[in-house]
Amino acid sequence: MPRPRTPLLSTDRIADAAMALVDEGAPFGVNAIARRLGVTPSSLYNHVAGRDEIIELMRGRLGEQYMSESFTGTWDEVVAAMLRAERRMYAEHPFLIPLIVGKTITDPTVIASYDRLASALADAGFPDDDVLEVVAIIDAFSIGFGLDLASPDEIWRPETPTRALGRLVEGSPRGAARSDRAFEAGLEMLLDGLRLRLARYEND
Amino acid sequence: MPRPRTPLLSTDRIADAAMALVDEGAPFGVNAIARRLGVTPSSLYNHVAGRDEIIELMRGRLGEQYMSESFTGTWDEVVAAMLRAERRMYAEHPFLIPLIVGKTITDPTVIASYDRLASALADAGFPDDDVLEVVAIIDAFSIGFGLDLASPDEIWRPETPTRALGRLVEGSPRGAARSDRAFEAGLEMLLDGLRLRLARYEND
DNA sequence: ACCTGAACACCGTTCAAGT
DNA sequence: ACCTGAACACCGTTCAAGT
Repeated sequence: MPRPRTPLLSTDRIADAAMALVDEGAPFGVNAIARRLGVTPSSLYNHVAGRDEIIELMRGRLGEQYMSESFTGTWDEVVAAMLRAERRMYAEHPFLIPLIVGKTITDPTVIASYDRLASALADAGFPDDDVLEVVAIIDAFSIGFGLDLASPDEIWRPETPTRALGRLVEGSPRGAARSDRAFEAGLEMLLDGLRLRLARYEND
Repeated sequence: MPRPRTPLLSTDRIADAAMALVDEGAPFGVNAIARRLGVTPSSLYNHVAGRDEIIELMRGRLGEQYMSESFTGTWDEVVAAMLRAERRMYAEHPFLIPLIVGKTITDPTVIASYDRLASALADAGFPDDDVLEVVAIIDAFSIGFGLDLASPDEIWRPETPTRALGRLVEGSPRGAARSDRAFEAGLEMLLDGLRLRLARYEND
């Protein structure tokens, strides 16, 4: 069945299938995507350059879904709103996180949201030389807590006795509940720290 | 050359080759390790259970190298020292980070260091119910900044004009230098936040 | 006990051939 | 323009055979 009149594939349909795979936690790959679409792996290469482009496609799609609002208010409200939006994104699509870490960001929507973050910080009074450092801090924060969501239910498996860890692991809430509390607590610390930092600039 | 009198392999030699591969930033895998050791991939399975065990072997080895000291002092000094040690570990072996994220920790040395962290926090007065939440925050922090080290030199590649991001990316220090400054700034925020949190408990 | 070599079920990607 | 099928160079893992 070569060359059907109406195309079987499109970047959109490929992104759909990829997201479905990722959201199921199924092994991600171009072969699996092709299977799901009832198509040969090589067919995909008529629409995308390869595996990495499919991943970037997903990043872009989620960027549009979660990061497209305007995020108005004071700079710290903007930071908080963006981080919470990103957090929701990661929480609802945790298996995407390991796929995107360490990959250069090119998607325009996602670039735009980093641009708004950088602009908000610059406008707030963070000096140019420091803005990217602060963005890096915010990003490390976000990725770190994102990976906490993607991590297995069992983070530690002590095979030797421990003084405190084993006991605490028993009696503690697991998974999303604990991670959410940690995120909110961490967010508060981060914002406090950033406000303090900004105040120091103004006293110089 | 089957069954040599003196074994060609051992878990140690396998871990050595694996670390060498990782430190070069070369693609990591059992095939590559076997090639480097001048041996057949299947030979490795006489000594390790598979790829994941090799990764855990590396985690353990680095744990012994970087996390084995006693880390004495006040609780916040302990936290700072452990985070800086972990930071050095990640900085000197950045390509390991993507391999270990999201994998359950079983290595006794690494478990022990988390145990000491949890104990230090509990002894300092963090209530049992909150200790693991704080550990999660510290871990998110550490992993987040670790991945910052592992990330490509070019984090963003804007293909459309930006208001601030493009300009800042031009004039900003890249790589380890910026990441180190961000780490230290973030560490300060984290410790301030934790101290504040502890103080709040004591006022209740 | 420890290594080889063949085999298996996968990957991602390229490319000629078909309409 | 868009899909197939064969091919390529890889993976990780298993297992019988050899000493």
